[in-house]
Amino acid sequence: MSVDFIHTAALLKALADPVRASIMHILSCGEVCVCQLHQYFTISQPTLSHHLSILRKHKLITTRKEGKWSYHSVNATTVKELSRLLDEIFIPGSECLCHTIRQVECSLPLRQDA
Amino acid sequence: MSVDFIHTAALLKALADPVRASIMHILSCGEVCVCQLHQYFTISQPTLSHHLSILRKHKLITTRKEGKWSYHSVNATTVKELSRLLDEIFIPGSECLCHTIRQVECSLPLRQDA
DNA sequence: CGCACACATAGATAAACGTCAATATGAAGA
DNA sequence: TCTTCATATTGACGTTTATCTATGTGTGCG
Repeated sequence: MSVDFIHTAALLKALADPVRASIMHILSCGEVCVCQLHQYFTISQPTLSHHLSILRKHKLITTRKEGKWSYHSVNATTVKELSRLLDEIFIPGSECLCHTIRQVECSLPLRQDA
Repeated sequence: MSVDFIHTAALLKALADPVRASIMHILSCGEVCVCQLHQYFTISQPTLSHHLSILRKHKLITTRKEGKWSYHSVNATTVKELSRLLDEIFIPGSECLCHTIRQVECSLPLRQDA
């Protein structure tokens, strides 16, 4: 059970950190190199690198290397997928799990008015 | 820094769990009582109760008690706020942090084409 | 009252996470 | 080649998280 949302939860978790959410926000206007991100945050360089690697692992960002520098930018495809996954959670549909759930007997009938 | 996204990250983290995402999905069609949720998942009753309390703490759900039973439903206000917070991350705007970031000197000029 | 049921709370535990200092890698310049 | 700079990797450490068992709380029923 709850298998369907493992991927959704993993992607959300990748974003569910103040530093990583900030990074995504900063990158939303275009690519930025690590050294500039580093100067903005108060965290150490390895910590920032770690956060970037998590975002990269979940394909939320892509990295372009140019000489010594690394430029990071938002991966729009994954961002769109995230949006779709959120709709999957919140927008009720015919395939919703609730239909199975509601057939299970509880001791009281469920109200349908909510 | 990155203070602005602390609340956003906390709300995302509340949702960033397979069980909790599933609960939100099931609740999206209307209120359901705990005993029915419990029969769906393979986790223990205290664990489910714990997940529900996290969702409640972050106002993602509301609880209505009726006799011995607890009925849970989605708090649409918070879901809308979550959507707004995600837009705040991903939709570039004039107040974006990147404008401050980009003024910091890196050793190379930044490209604006990404 | 006394018991059973639905759910919450407390406490313990193992795994995951965020962070840092130290070190490695790899590219550019002297 | 040697050094410096930008970034990644490693390894350690304290905190948080998800889970369980055991227990508490409150409701309804006989």
